[in-house]
Amino acid sequence: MAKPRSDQKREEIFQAGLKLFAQNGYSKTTIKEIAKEAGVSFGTVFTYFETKENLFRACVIEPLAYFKEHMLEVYEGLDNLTLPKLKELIGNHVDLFLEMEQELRIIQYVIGQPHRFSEIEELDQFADAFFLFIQDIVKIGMKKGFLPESDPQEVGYGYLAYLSGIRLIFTDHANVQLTNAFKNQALRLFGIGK
Amino acid sequence: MAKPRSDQKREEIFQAGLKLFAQNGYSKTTIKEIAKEAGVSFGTVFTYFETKENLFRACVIEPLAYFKEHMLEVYEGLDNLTLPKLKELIGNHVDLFLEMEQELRIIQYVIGQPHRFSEIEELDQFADAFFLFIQDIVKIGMKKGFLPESDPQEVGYGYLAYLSGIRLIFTDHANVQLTNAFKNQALRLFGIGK
Amino acid sequence: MAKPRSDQKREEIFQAGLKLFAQNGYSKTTIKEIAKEAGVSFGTVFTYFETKENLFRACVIEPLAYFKEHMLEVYEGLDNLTLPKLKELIGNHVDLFLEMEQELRIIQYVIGQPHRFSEIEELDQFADAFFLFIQDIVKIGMKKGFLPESDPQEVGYGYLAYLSGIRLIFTDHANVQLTNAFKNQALRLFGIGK
Amino acid sequence: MAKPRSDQKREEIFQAGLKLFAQNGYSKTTIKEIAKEAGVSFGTVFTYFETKENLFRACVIEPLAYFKEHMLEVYEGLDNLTLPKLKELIGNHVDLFLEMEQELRIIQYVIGQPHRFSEIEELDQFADAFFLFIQDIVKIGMKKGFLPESDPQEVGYGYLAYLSGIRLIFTDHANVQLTNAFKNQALRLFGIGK
DNA sequence: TATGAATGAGGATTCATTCAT
DNA sequence: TATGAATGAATCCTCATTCAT
Repeated sequence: MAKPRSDQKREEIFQAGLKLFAQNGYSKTTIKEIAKEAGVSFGTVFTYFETKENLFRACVIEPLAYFKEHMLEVYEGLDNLTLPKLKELIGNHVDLFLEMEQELRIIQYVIGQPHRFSEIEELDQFADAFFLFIQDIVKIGMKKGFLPESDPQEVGYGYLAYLSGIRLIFTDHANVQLTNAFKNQALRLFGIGK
Repeated sequence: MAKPRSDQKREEIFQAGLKLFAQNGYSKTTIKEIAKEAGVSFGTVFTYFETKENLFRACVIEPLAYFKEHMLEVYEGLDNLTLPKLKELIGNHVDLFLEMEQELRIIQYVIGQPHRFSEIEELDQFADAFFLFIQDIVKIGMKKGFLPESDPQEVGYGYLAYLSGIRLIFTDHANVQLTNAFKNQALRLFGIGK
Repeated sequence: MAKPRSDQKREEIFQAGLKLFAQNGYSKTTIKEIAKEAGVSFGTVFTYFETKENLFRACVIEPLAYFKEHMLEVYEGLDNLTLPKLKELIGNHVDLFLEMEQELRIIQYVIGQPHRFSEIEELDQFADAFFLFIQDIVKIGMKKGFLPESDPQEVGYGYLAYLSGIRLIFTDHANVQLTNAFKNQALRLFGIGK
Repeated sequence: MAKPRSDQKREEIFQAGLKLFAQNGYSKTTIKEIAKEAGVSFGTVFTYFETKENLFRACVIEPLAYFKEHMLEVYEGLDNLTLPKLKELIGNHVDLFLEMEQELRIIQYVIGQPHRFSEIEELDQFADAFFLFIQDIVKIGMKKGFLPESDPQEVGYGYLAYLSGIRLIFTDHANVQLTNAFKNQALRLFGIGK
């Protein structure tokens, strides 16, 4: 059986797609390049992904699952939220957005061309869920008194935009100083200082 | 909007390119489509823009000039900045980002693929200039006392990311409520409330 | 205007398609070969025929129109049919089948793979019409007394099969002797001798 | 039907090839489809037939052997031919042509593209032999007086064309009525009625 | 012997660009 | 200057064949 090798090859092709789609966009990326980057032959790409579009789709959808899991995660439930936990959560969000460079670049590519990619629907669903999640946090924070008076919707919109933007702007890999800057500014969107 | 232009055909082709490049990206947009959208014949596009790439370049660079002008603009100079004027400036920034949908979509397309487009340099220069501009504002605001203690760099980074993000996230045309939300959250990044 | 040239080019491509599809079948014929045979460049084929399939379709359908016209033609109407006129008609049929070598070869290719080509419907319609036409002739011939007692349906089936077969069997260009042989045998299917 | 064959897998692959080549032609038929139809794995096809072309060749040549045997067969020798025996022979011919649908479809595919398949030579040899066989029959029939004055060559050509045509025209399975029609018309080519 | 993953040559099609009118 | 036919490079995808298991 050649199956154990298969899974590895699929992953290599997937990673190559992730890298090149992120770097050059969908149309400019060729299967030939992906094959070369993955260290496989041209035809092998089609063994694992029926079409170029399917590979791209996978590069959008599969990271999204990981993303969902980590963005909406609060230890011990929302009801036990405290200010330190919120700060940690925000820190994790910023880290995640700065880490997942390629995946987010592809997602932005899709968002930027909503007419063109049907995957946009899954992205919208995620954005909606995240938006509600943030609103809940703001409400709880206000109720518990560790967040100032705020409009939960406004914070939700603003925070989502902000996170999206930090990945957009900086093309080089993030450094510690920058990361801290982003975390501090994120806190301000919730009305809290350092 | 951009430059005053005697030749109307050039402008129509330019606008068609702006629209379609924003909608579908560089590679997916064809000259034929642009010609159709502009209401000119196929070959005429090449009369006004030597190559497809040149047209795209124009769609990136020309709006940037307008953009620079309006983003870095403070009436009566930075030294006379006051809190109301800052609020107005921030309001203008948000409005501008929400208005210039197509232009910013193209710019984001370029930013998202820095290896691919040399225009990125001009964009970087603009980002740098804007970044410094915001830092200066923060410094003056703190000195004059209408801004709280802040790290000017952090505010600069955060604000730029934030503005970029608000254009990225919302694909439909902005409404008043959303606009206000974005403006209010922008103030928070400067450490000031409503 | 380049239109006058256009029509000629289209015809050249069409003829090249006719020849090569007839010679090698649909799949084995490449656009490259057609272009070469037509003396045009590769891309020009697509200027005149959107796809390879469209070109093939044209090679099936367009000759069929000519074919219909000449196969179902009786001067002065069926009611005035006489034995000499019938003999002439049969002679014309045989001539037509022997002349239209390429066109019929393509039609046979389609008939041989009815699941594959939707054009088969038009062919079936023609076959039906021709079948009825022959039956009418037999009925009139019997009524007028210049044809012996026959089953019109049987003659129709047999004659249609026969005509189809004479094109199938002989790959080289027909000679006079062969042509006469086929005409004489065709008469026998109607129950009449030389 | 063809040869007795010890290896059942070979036979299944062969039959699958026969069916699919007949249905879709050479190029459109894939090894994968043949494997699926035969119920074997992809690679197994190559165990029994070195190449796709070899399998196709087998699908042309092997039925031809059976065909030869049954088409040229006269019980008790040509010298003892009588009218009833001739009628029986013609009936057998028609039956055989109507029965061997797939095999004949492939053969017609080859005949239709003589430049493309070298197997055409074997087919030509068979056609020549059959042609002579029919001529001999006509000569004997005339000598013995049960056939009218005819040109043996003409009958040979016509009869061969006719048989070929009956297979070509009717795509659905033959019924009794149609079969009888074809047999009756075949007799007419020999100058004899029902 | 049976399998099916890997390979890459070959083909249809797209589309930027050229250029004759 | 405006047009759109002509060109062919570039790309996705198919599929026969090979070969390791």
